[in-house]
Amino acid sequence: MESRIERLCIERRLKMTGQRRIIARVLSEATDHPDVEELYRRASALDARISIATVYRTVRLLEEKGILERRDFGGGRARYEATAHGHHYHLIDVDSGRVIEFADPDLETMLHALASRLGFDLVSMRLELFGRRARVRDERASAGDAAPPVQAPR
Amino acid sequence: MESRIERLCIERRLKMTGQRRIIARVLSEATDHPDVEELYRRASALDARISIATVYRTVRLLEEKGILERRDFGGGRARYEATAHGHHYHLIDVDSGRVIEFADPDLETMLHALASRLGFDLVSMRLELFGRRARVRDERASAGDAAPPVQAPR
DNA sequence: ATAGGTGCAAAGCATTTGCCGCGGT
DNA sequence: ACCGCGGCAAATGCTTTGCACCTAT
Repeated sequence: MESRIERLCIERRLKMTGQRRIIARVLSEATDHPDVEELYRRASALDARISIATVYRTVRLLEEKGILERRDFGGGRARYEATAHGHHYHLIDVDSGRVIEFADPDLETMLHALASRLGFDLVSMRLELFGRRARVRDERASAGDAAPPVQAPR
Repeated sequence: MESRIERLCIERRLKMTGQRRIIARVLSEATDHPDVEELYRRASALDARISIATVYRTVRLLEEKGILERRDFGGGRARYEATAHGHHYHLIDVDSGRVIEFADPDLETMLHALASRLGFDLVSMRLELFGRRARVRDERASAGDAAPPVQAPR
């Protein structure tokens, strides 16, 4: 009954209002990386008396509390996902906008080594790969991550 | 007399106005990663009759032409640098805001391999490391392959 | 009871754009 | 001469905030 994220909120003693409960549920059920407007849409479908300002405020709060992570895949809007247990990275399909998650311990190691070679302790990083499906056999991308195609940085 | 970037503009047959010449010069002389406001400040110092809208338009044009690259180091404003010959990445010192550039062919290789393992051709990527100066014990005096052009804190 | 949350609309920021006179080529 | 450019201010698009009311604890 209680969503995973609601539980996390309670642990951190956040006041659980109706709106937050809804938003927590939407977030808990998301398997993609929705932006605020999309979260607002989904939350509104469950309970119409939520304003987008509240979504912004909630998402910000949860990020500060470490429950959510903000992503920037280009396109000017922040996108969110629940903090995962393992580190992972994102590859964005530039044609479909779809986001593929992947982990790679070797990469992790390499980046830490790299930073330390430069005289730094790695605090955090931002890594996004932009790719195009390698020629396989015509395969239509069906809206995995409801997002328009993305323009990759040069 | 003619700045490096002005030359590139001429090669691409861009109309060289007084404003563009100034902006091209500012960009040619920059060794850091200025944002638009900073570019505007520097350009204004050379010639006061430049508007910030022109800086935005020019920077955008030059990016489309492949002469400039847009970066996002967080903080909400885009930052720019002249397109370099070799690929390089950025490490941001979280305490000072300083940006350290570095190259790493192994990393390059690894990322391409990674994408292709996922079934994608790597089109581009975004990678920024955020680090804190390490408390050193075994100082391998001034990091091996790093190019240390640096920029002022925000 | 009361600290903090919410809705609404207005404000903020970085960036873009419409209009129109001006300046390269 | 022509087409594109630059200045200005207004418009955008995402996000934050001030204010007055409301609600979990």
